[in-house]
Amino acid sequence: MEKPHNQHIDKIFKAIADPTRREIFHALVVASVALSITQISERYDISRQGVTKHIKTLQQAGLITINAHGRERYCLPSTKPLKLVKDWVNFYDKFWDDSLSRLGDHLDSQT
Amino acid sequence: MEKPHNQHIDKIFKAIADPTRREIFHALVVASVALSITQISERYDISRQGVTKHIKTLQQAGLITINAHGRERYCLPSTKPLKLVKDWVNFYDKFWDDSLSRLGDHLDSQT
DNA sequence: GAAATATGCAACCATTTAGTAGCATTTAGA
DNA sequence: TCTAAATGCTACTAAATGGTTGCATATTTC
Repeated sequence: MEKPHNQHIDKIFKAIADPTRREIFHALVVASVALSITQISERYDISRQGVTKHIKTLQQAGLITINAHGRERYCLPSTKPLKLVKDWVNFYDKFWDDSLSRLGDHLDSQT
Repeated sequence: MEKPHNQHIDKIFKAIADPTRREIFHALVVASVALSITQISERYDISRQGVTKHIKTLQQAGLITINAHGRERYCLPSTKPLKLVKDWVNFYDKFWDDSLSRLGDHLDSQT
């Protein structure tokens, strides 16, 4: 029913929906130094422009910030937006499967 | 790099990436009884077939199971797959933003 | 200053996606 | 039994997505 849904969380969920983006984000987090776009693209089979697009999506979700340094642009990850994902998931802790399956108890046949 | 990535978690992340699907899942979880596909579609502006597609995506992610009862098919949510999302998010607890921002400390200029 | 490097931007392409409508099938009910 | 309801299946469409290439621009470096 048309909840005025959160713009930001949509972008976060979208950003982490792609496995390549999750990989890039992961690589940035565990890296010991900031990585430039070229350095990131060297790690994957996709082109530099492909990486740039993913970076942009991650940036829009707030999952990375860009640190320009001369002609290079270093990507710094931010785990802060993941708090919203965590909150979203944690909401469902109250509903464990055993209780949910009782929702169908008034039905007799199953498939 | 070609990590042999987890098929299941990809489907889960994809399923929860869409705001409408998150709404449907949410509605199913908080509902006091199991809902049929028609009952679900009545709650949204999209068509029954549109809902059916979303249901299928959620089902493939393991986030709902179908409980057939006569000509009706009741949808039961399952929060179990969310454990994988939770684990994914929790991994990043070790990396708080304050520490991550130091990754760029060797750079002098910023934007 | 010239060449090489890092990047952005724009156009393009194939596939997927979210949504639709039409029709067939199964089940419930009068 | 005839009809209405719940659903599946099969196109179909428009838009988004993930990817590409080519070219322009800015910055280093020699």
